[in-house]
Amino acid sequence: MKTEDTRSDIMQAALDLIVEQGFHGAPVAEIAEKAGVAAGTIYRYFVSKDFLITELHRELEEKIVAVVQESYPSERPLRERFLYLIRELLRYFITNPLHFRYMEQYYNSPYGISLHRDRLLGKPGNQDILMDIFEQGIDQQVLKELPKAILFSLSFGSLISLMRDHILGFIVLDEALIKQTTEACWDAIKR
Amino acid sequence: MKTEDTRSDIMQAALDLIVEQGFHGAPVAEIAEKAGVAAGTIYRYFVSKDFLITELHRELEEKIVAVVQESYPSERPLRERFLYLIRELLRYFITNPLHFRYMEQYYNSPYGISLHRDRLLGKPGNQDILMDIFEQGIDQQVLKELPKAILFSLSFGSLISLMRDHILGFIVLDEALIKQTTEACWDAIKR
Amino acid sequence: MKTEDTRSDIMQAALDLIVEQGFHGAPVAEIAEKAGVAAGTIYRYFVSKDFLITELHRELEEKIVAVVQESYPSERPLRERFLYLIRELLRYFITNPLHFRYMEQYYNSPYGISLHRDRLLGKPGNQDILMDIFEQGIDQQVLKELPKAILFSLSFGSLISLMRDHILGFIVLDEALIKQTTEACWDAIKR
Amino acid sequence: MKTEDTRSDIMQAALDLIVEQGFHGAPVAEIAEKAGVAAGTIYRYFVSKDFLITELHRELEEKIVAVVQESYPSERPLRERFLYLIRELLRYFITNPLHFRYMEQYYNSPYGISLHRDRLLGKPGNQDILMDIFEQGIDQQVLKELPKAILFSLSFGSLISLMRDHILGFIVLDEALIKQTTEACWDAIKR
DNA sequence: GATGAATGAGGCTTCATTCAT
DNA sequence: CATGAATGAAGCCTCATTCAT
Repeated sequence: MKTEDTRSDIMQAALDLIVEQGFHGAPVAEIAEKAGVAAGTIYRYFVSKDFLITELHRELEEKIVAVVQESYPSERPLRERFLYLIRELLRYFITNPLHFRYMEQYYNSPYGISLHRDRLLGKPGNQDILMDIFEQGIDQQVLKELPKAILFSLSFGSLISLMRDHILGFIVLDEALIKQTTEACWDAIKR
Repeated sequence: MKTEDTRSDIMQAALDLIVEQGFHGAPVAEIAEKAGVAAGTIYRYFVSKDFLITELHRELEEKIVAVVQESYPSERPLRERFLYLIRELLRYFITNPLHFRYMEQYYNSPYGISLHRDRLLGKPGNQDILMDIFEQGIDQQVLKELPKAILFSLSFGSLISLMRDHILGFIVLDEALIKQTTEACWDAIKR
Repeated sequence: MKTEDTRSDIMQAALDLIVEQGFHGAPVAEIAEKAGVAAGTIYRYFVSKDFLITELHRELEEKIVAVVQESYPSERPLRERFLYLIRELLRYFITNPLHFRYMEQYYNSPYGISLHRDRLLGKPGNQDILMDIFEQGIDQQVLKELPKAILFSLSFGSLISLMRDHILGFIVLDEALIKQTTEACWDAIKR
Repeated sequence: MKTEDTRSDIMQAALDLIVEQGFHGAPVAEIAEKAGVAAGTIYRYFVSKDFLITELHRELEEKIVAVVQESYPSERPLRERFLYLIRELLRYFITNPLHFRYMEQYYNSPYGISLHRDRLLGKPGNQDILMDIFEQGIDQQVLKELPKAILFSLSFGSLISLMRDHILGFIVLDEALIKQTTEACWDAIKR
């Protein structure tokens, strides 16, 4: 497990353990052991366990946002852009299920409580992308005339639930299903 | 706070505290204080804190299921039954936000991990009601031809997200919006 | 060691250990062991180790002040009152050497830093008594015309040093010596 | 801060930090940083932190003793010699307040416990000078007929207390006051 | 039945010291 | 010689649980 980058080792170990056992079930000592370092070493990289947890969330989010924004078809029609966003998110999480499960835990914990709305695509960048889509969609009378927050829930709420089920093995999201489900998300918000 | 039913007092205190501060932030001593009993007393009603937490979940679920099943229009058309289910759930949680928040916490914790699928309407009874709707809907070519688990996520995932936003105050679900959103949920799954 | 009063046991154990080994040399675990209780028990009586230390100081000071003020001859001449104060303090500390050593440690530590001047007789009550003596003494041209803080150091600085030497066994302050030394303290400040 | 003499840099950094924050508040890492060296480097000059602390005390004492002994008027009358000693000490500490505060901390700590009597002027050299004064003073019936240790406390105890108050800013010892206070010290011991 | 003082395992964190580079 | 990342013992504190009253 011990690689060259101690900091990454620690974060990976924390990710694994927290996903598996929750924040409580991941004592610093165990994270350290899994990372192949001494407990004290963790404190050379993170001022506290809380900071490690927060940092882990921040970096994951960064990565996700970057992936989703990359090659975002900003010039294409609304529907296409919306489907792109949802599809890429699904793909990202299918590829990185631990990331999904970590984010879920984070938001449903005292840590994430202060984050409220900035969920998932909440980073200003994405938020804007998404809200732009909703705004334009309402303007163009393509989407239902509902508050944007509701449009968000209608589409992304489904996505999150789908991801959870996929990860838990209740369903297997292959490319065909991804296509169908993302379109179903669209159906929920389109006029 | 001290009423005649000590057991209920304890559960209510636990509910309040856990919703407010999470499982970590609800030491047995504090629950006891809030319930107006001594810490030791809790152990006369619940063998352990874990059991109290699990029990609280179980009873809440029971209550929710009972409410939703009551006057369920089993003889009415599919769409109507579906809308009824979602609407009643939304109403229940809007009336009892603590219950919603507790359930959410529970599922996103080591306690709920083993529960996986049986979320929300997961109790056999409801599960069946819901799955019946999906099954018939597919048969009658009213619903999209997708695995039932996916239909579940598409509709109920939205609902959960809506509830969270309502509770956090991002949106206010009045009767008009409830109508529109439940119908949007239907849009997501209908063919 | 275990008596009826757990709180007192803890304070006594802390006093003994801290006097013997300093604040560093008195881990909570050891204090607990010496007091005949579990480590956690200490936290039922004191919110933190720091609080225990501060509280110990506060109570000792209270006791000392009470003893010294009792039967203080407020109607007698200045010199007599001054000698009374110093003599009683010496007697108190000779009888309770641990108290003296604890106070010394306390003042020479981050804990006591904020206390600065309110040393030893610094409690408002005593402070006033002492300062009254100095003030009247200067007025009546009985004492040297120096700032009161200096008169304080000239007399009480000696006293503290004497106490330390007595406790360390370099000298033995019997009644005869107490009389002579308190008078020497007076000589230092009298005109 | 980095000068040519690494060893001195370390001692100076330790002095500053310990005076400011106490022994606890001066981790080796911080001393190293302040000295402009790596933590490990300190161990090339001092076998342990304890040794550094002890050494710092030793060297300060050496310096103080040297200063006080220099131009000591060994041929002048008793009173003059005594006043010289006290005055020079006061001046030294007024000029080097950090040294005073370090010594105070040192003596009131487990480190200094074993040093007992050899306080301040305790180095054999000074000790002798001082004790000579006391001895001769008693012989010549100039000083009170008290144990030498008591004469020491009566005069030097005041001095220490004065220094502390000066450093804490309660009083300002200018030359005039130094003269008066040293004479008051003499009053305390003179017959 | 109820109480709440006591317990002590276990969690987070600090920091003097070592040692490979 | 110097570095500073790594170590891990040891410290403080929390809290679920027990049990004598």
